[in-house]
This record gives sequence, C-alpha cells and structure tokens, in this order.
Amino acid sequence: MNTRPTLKAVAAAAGVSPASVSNAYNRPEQLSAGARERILDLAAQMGYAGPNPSASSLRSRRTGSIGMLFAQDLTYAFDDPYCTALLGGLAEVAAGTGSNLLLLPVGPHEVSRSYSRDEELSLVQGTRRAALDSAIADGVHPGHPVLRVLAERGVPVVGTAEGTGERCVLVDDRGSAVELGEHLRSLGHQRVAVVTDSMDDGEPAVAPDDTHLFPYARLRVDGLREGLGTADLTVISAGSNTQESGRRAADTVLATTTRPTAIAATSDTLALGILDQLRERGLRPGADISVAGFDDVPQAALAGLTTVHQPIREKGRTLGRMLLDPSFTQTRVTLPTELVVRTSTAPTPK
Amino acid sequence: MNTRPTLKAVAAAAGVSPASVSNAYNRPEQLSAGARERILDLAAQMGYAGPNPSASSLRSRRTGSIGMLFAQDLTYAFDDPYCTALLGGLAEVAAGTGSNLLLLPVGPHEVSRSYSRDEELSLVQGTRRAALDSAIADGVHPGHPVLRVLAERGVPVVGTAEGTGERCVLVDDRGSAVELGEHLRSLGHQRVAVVTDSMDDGEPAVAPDDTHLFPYARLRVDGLREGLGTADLTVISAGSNTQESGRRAADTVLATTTRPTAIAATSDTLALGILDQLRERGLRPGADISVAGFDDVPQAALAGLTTVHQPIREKGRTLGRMLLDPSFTQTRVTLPTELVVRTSTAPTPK
DNA sequence: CATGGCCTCTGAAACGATCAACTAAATCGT
DNA sequence: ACGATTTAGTTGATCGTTTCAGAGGCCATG
Repeated sequence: MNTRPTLKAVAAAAGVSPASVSNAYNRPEQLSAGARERILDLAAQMGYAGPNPSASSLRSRRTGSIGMLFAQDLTYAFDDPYCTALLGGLAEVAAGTGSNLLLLPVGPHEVSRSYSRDEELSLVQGTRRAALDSAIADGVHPGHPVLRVLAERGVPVVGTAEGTGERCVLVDDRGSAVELGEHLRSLGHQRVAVVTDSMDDGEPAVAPDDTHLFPYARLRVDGLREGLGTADLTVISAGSNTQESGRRAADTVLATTTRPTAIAATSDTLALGILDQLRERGLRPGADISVAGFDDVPQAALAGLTTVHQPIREKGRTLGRMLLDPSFTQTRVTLPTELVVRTSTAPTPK
Repeated sequence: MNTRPTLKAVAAAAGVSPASVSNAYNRPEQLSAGARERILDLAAQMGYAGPNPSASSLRSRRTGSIGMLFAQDLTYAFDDPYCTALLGGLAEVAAGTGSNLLLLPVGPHEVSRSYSRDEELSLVQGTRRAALDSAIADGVHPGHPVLRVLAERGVPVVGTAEGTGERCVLVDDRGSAVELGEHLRSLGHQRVAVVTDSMDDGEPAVAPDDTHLFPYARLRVDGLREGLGTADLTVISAGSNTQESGRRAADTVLATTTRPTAIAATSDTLALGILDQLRERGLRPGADISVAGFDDVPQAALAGLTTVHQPIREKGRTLGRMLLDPSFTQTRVTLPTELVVRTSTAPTPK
C-alpha cells in the first residue's frame, strides 16, 4: 500500500518548487500555461487529489465554509419550514461563491442555569472544532457560550436577533405583534391564549418566566399584549418550536376552565400544530376558535392560517450577503412584515 | 491590537508544555485534575478559544464533519422533501456523535459530455477544498469527478446508488417500479406517460437518451416498462427534480395528440407538480387521469398521491450509521418498499 | 532494597500546505 | 541599446496543533 502523494512529492516529480504546484491549483495567472498543464497532468497521473484542505486552511486562514448555528438538534434544520426557507435563501447566495455550508448543532443553553466548565465545554465542543470562515446564528440566545467562543476566534457572526453577532438582519417583531394583537381585538376577542416556544423543552406550562424565551418570542408576546389591550391574556410556554409542541399546547389551552376565543402562537410551526389538534378535537378554526401565527411559512397559506408575513428567504439571502459580499456594508437591516389575514381568524362566535 | 493567543502561548504562560495544554482539551484523563483546571482557567482568562481547528485536523487527520454531496444547487437540499427527510434521518445519527454536517453543492455533471480540465476542476472545486472525514452521495451520478477526487483523498463515501461510494443503501427501484406498472395496468391503463427527472435541466422532451438519467430514474423507467407490459408508453424527460419541472411536464403531456390515461413520475416531487398543473387545467386526478409517483414524501399522503413508499428517514439513519458506527459493518443494505395506493390512481375512465 | 508498573508530564518531530520577499529572464518604450 | 517594468518561478519561514517515545517520580511488591 503506497502512501498518498503530497504536494511536495508532485513538485519533486515535476522538477518544480512546491510553490509552483500550489499556484497551479490556486493562482493560474502566476504560472505559464504550459507549466501548469504539465504539473496538473502529472498530479492527475500520480493520483494527487489536490492540496490538503486542512493544511491549506491552516496556512491561508480560509476554509471556504460558512457555519450555521442551531440551538436545537440538527434535525430541526430540516423539519422546520422557517428554517428550511432561511437556509434556502442563504444557499442561493452561497452557491455563487463556491462556499459550503456547515451545519452546527450547538445544544440548548438555559440562561437561568449556570454551567460547570465541562458542561460548557461540551456545549461548544462541536463548534470549537469546526473549521469555518464566518457564521450565522438563528434562534441562538445572545448569551449562548458558543457566541463567545466564535468571538474569541475572531469569526464574524451575523444573527437574526439583537445581540447575536456584530451585524444582524431583523424584522420588527414587536411592532408586527402589536398589529396582530389589534387585529384580534378588532374581531372582538377578549380572552386570548398566547402560545410561545421556549428554550426549555418541557410540558406546556402557563405564564412562564420571561428569561426562558428567545428574544424574538419575548418581543412577540410583549407586542401581542400591547395590541390586545385590556383583553384577558394567558401565556403558555409550549417547549421547543415544533408542530408537536403546538398540538400539546392546544390541549393545554382546551383544558383551561375559561376557554379563550382565540389563540396566537409565536410561530407558524406552533400554529399549524394547534390547528391540527383543534380539528382533531372537533373544533373548526375560524368558526369556533381563532388561531394566528407568525412568519408565513409556505404551509400557512394552504392551511388558511392568519399570520404575520416576513420575507424569510430574503432574510437568508441578506445574511448570506452580509458575510460573502464585501460591498455589502450595512450592519443592521430590518425587513418589512405584513399582517396576512386568512380564514383562521374571525369575529368572536356568539 | 494584540494578537490572538496560541496554544503555545497558553502553555508558556502556564509553565507547562504545549502537549499538556492540548491534553487539557482533548484527553482529560492524561492530566491531573488540578493541572487541567489551572490550564483551562488561564486559557479562559487569556481569551484563548481552544485549539485551532485547521491545525488540529491537519495534525490529527480528523475534522469532525461529514460531507453531504449534492449534484444540484444547494437550495435543492432544503426545497426537496425527499432530501430534507434523508438529511433529517442522517442528522438524527450525527447528533449523537458530535459530528457536524457539511453541505457540498457539486454542480451538475453531464455524462455524455466531456470536460476540459478547467471545467472539471471548477466542478470539484468546492469539494476539493472541503475538510471532511467522510461523505454521503445522494443523487450524484456514479461517473461524477467529485467521487474520484474523494476516492483519491481516501475519504470513505457511502451512496444511495450502485457505484457511488464503496458502500451503499439501496431500495429495489426496479422491482418496485414493476409493481407500480402492474398496478396501473390492472386498472386498465393502455396509454401511459412516464415523466422522469434528468441531469440536464432543459425543457421537457420526449423519449430522452438513457444516459441523461440518474441511475435510479433509469431503473424506475425500466421497471415501469416491464410492469406495464404491452401498454403504449411515452417517456418524457422533465429536467431537474422540482415541482416546477413536473408542472411543465404535465403541459407537455397534455399537448400530445393521444393523451395518456395515466402519468407515472419517477419522483413524488415531480408528481406533486403534475397534480397541481392538472388541477389548474381543470382535470381531476384519479377521475379524469391517473397519476403516480415514487418515494412517499410527507406531502404525498395529503395530496392523495399513489406512490411507492420507501423509508427515507431510515435511509438517512442507515447512511449515517455506516459512516459513524464502527460496529456497523454491512456494506450493502437494501430497504423495503411498498406500493401505497391512494386516490390519484383509478380505473381508466369510460 | 531492588524491581516493576503506573501516573504525569515533556521534547521534538511531524502534519502539508501557502505566503512574502526575492531573483532571473523576458519584454517594453524610446 | 539601456534602464524600467513585467513575467515566471524559487526560497525559506511559518501556520498551530497533535503525537509518540520516553523521562522522572512515586507506590507497591517480593
């Protein structure tokens, strides 16, 4: 079993310096066309696969991949429609630059709890070892230790919340929530349940501690509270942001003594789960009880869900541009939102 | 602006050898608890972010990430439900091992065409530079140069088709297609259009050259042909595997002089697009014209699409295990398929 | 008391490229 | 035909770790 050839070996065989072989791959313009041909021919013939990526990025300080941080487990990236849309937009931009996308599950971090050193190390383990040029943080709490690690490494991070990363792409979570709240109030809803996802993935619980909420969720809850004014409002923490959580939360809502006339969820993913469960329980969304969400994921239109639209894909593209396009210098972008009223919200039934 | 500390600097400051600092991070058992504490404390205090990933992987020959190859552009990974399900399964397994997932778009490769060296280099560019321990190839043609590059690098590759990667997870594409063909025949269909995706992304075309098909598509087409027996069969190449391609292909089918009574698509993604377009054109799938697909993605059930079920998520999990679990030694796994008859196929209308 | 074995920790050699500075030859304008 | 610029390629240092063989110190054993 002969060993794999190195760049040096190719150089020796070709009778040129290692730098020339490197240039044959990385800077064609620094080499005569003939010499380059000869070198690449020889390399192919020797079964040389090209410069070793680790060595190359050690020296050049570039890896060609951009990291995507998840505070949830990795499957979330592919199961949540908001997430896939965001990644889709990002991918559009990345595709043009030859960048690869590194998916980094970072493990959930509870703000209220303190971590031993080893717990914290294992929380950032995957990210510490990851080779990346820059990173995107979506749904990562600003206090997550992984952000500190990346900052120490000098990796540029852009985020979708205030405080994650030095630059960010935002939507007006609070303002749009106020608008949704007003919509519900104008329909006559006086008892409303607000279902929110949270960092701690437990059973649905009423009136959670605010610190367990992701910043965006807190803003949305606050906005709803303002928009709903004097309405009677119950906040329910549903656990992680999945349809399943939504389903369980719906049951929690139905179990309360004074059933609300409307449910507002902090994400469409939750709302879709809620819709599902209500139907299962024989209730007609829109007629018997109103339901609303946030984000306007593709499925929302099909389900007739009233929701706050945000340009998710464009958000992904913008994040990508912030990292990849040097001429893109804005450090804060706010994208527009719009209330989309569909059939899942209606006036309070008599 | 002071420079970022290196492991060596931390070692010097702590009065220990670099090896000990390395061990503090990577092999706690090689160090007394006290020494480790002292080193990590100092590191934190100096703002040391932990061992540099590139240097670490250069020396240790391990990167902690597993590559996922796409022959399409990156957005495909998040748009195609088959793909997200596969990745979801993979992610389940990867999550347990602390591995990250590196998404590698590799650019489409037409088998029939020959490539200049520079064209070929740019085709594999992203992958050549990517740091990974192993890779998964799904929907990558066995002849794609990227597979050669990875083989030269000695990266283990597992695939979902014969010939991609030294190990693979398969389904019986041909056999299940025979079954679907027989189903359609038993319903009385004598004129059938087969819509298939292909590597070249052009306008829908009739009776394509077989070499433009991905292996799985060719097997499915062949199987359908066998199962349908004497039926009159037209093969239509729809371009890339998207709902949009399916929609366009539906129009091509409807434009033919002798309209078929059934359409079989080589994937649910295409079939869903076809269903959509037929409805748009005022036809009722199942009643006016039968439609069937392959894969049984989640949306298929909602759409009432008759299809060949395959355990996509399990496929992803198995691929992951092949790479990550050393005790998993099978080199070829075939997963079961099952014909799922729903409402989109029915007896030929009178 | 000598022997062996374990536990900590160290030293020096890789790992495989790229970079910045430089030289020699070729090209240019006048 | 001469210095100035460009082109083509080289040299040697460097990127920041991990690894492996082994050095001491310490304890238990015979």
